[in-house]
Amino acid sequence: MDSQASLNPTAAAMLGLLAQIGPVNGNGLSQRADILIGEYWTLTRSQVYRELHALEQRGYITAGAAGPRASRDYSLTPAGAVAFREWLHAGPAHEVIRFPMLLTIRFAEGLDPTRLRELLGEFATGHHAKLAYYAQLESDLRANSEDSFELATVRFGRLFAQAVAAWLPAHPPLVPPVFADVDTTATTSAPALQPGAAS
Amino acid sequence: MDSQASLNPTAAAMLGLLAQIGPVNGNGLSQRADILIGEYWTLTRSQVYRELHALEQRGYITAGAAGPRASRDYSLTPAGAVAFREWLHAGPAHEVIRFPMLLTIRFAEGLDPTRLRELLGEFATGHHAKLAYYAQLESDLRANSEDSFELATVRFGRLFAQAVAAWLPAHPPLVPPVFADVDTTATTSAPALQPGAAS
DNA sequence: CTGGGCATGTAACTCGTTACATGATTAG
DNA sequence: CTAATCATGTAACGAGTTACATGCCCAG
Repeated sequence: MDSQASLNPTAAAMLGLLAQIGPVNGNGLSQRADILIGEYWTLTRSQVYRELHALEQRGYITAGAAGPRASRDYSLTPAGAVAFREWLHAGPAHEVIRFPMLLTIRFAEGLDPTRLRELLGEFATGHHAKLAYYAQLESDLRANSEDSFELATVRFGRLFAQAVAAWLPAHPPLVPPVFADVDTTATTSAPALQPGAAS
Repeated sequence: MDSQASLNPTAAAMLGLLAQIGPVNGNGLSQRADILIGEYWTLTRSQVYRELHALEQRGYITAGAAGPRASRDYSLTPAGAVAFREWLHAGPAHEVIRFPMLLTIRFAEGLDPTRLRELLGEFATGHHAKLAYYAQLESDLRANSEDSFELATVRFGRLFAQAVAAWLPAHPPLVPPVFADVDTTATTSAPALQPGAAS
């Protein structure tokens, strides 16, 4: 009937995960999603439940018997697998970029400079932690390397975090001195980002 | 009454823009937003209208007389300026990161390799164009440099695009040969325009 | 056997998108 | 003067978030 409408990325991600991790209930799926794709695709528990219902109605997944609570383990149907492969083949949707930090910077003219430094400091701290995390994850993956696609996504995360780290200290008037000389290529491995035309 | 609830980033951006570009109607604000902050914050026309109404009710903006059509030019009130400054001071919201391309990559195991190369090729083309655009914009800004905060946001965009460009060719099995040796630091020159998108 | 926390699911609301309606403006 | 197109705004829907409800399970 209305099985026409194509998948949204969130639903597709859920199908992809179900394909890889087998029968699981809503809560479990949500947790696994956080771990497995959370770095580039957020997914709240409520969304998961809603999509599970929708996907079941479309026949893309089926639920087993009820477990404790009203919980049920879902698994992919053949139709679901087809729909998922179609989504994959169609290619990724357009990027939607939203960096709240950049909004703040853009209007920072109206912001007390001290406060601005504080905010940038917090941001920098968080980002250096994230960078370290990615670098670690990446070298772990390289060691046990089984999934080269997962590695590609982690590499992306690391490079992105590195770009942010390179951005932070290089805008002198904005940056708190304590961060101004942090080694941005830090964190174990990580070849330096090419400096490009940066100044 | 409920003027307590604090601003969301979209509403705040609109106040910030109104402060800088003075009285303007919904359509005009939408267009200016695309140009001024569109690189890191998207905003559809419909959102603009809804938020304008909401902001007016909260007393953060006022509308002048009706112009052609039901259009009215809005401007910031003192209360609006205060609310905006509070939002600025509170600091940016948490990042929400969503890269559809990485979802596709993550599950690309189930994707025909030829198709994967095609998709990556399109993506690469779009990104190199974007990189060139940022680089151009950045050097223009440096020349006429008046707003150092705007420059900071553009620099961020350029570094980010550069990181993506660095990521693309370095995952050999994924990348189409024709892009494998593109100079990723090339900023001023760029391949054709047009991000050929599929959704 | 009880009460506090956690696992699981639901409901209600806000935000974002898509599709539409209609008054102005201009080309011919 | 009419029709095509643009400018401006609205309505309806889909996706994302926040707050809540309640059964399960374990410490004491």
